[in-house]
Amino acid sequence: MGRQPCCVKVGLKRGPWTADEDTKLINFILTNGQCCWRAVPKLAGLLRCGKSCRLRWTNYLRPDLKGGLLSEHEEQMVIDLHAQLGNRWSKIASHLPGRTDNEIKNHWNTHIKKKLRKMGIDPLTHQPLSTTEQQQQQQEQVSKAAVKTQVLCKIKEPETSLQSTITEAKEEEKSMTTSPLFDPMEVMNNIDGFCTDEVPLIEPHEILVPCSAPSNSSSSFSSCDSSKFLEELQFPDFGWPSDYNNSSCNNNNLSLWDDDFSSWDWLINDDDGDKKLALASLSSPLIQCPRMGLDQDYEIL
DNA sequence: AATCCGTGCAACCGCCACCTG
DNA sequence: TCAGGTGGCGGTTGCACGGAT
Repeated sequence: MGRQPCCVKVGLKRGPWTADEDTKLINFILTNGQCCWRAVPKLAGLLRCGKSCRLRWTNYLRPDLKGGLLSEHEEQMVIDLHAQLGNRWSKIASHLPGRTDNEIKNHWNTHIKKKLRKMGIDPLTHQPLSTTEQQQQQQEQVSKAAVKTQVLCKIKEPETSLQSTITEAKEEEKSMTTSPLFDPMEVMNNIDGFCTDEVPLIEPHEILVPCSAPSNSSSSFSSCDSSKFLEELQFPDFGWPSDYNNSSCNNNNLSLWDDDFSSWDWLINDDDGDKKLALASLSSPLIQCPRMGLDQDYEIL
């Protein structure tokens, strides 16, 4: 007897998510938390399978996602981790806060692979591409020792510089992973010179303003208009990541850390890319945002 | 202006591991 | 121990978009 599919597919919607569906899912998750994905669509009033809901949430709607392109440092981490772990994208993603396995996988396939090939590195083996050619040459031209020596000399150079780069990244990674507790803020401090010491205090009104429900909650924003919808939904000033359905945009205005809704912290970047941080805790009252489905308030730390 | 083509990414599919009864 | 259910993971696909012709 074959396994039952994860969902009854008849009558279920597929394809791109609409803003309306996103709203339902967000509200449901924020209200009820993540549990039993199979039941989520039914309870949230969605004609989707649970798997689809989980993917949409983890890859796109989760507020702690960074969005935008991977930084140089993140790319290097991905390359290094891929060298160690292979295509275990979820493991790789676990080392990069705010990034999803899908995001990293896509970035690897579309950017990093090409980049490495351009650099003469085999993305699969992380060895110089010319090494393979060299081996073939060695097999085919055993007798041409003199020529081979010349080839080896040419190949050795890039390999050395590459390996030193990888070694540096590995050292960096080691120092991060060997710390007893993985601290996302520590990572952020290491990324692009970002330092929490530079974080200005932000007044509550600068982060969140009292939210009112969108005038037309049933209005159906297209997938591409989701950012507008979310701006209206919660964050008139800062909004969700402005690339909320447009990953080519790098202006990340807001992201959250920690899947635990009871302790989410807000991380805010400004438009010029300089990371500025403001942390808010859900634990003490200052600002309300009922549209988030959280009747809790925020305090600027 | 129309068409073609390459690229990037969201979403889907199928498999696997783990859990539970 | 085993079968079924569920969540998670990695590979793949299909579509939207932008640039080239």
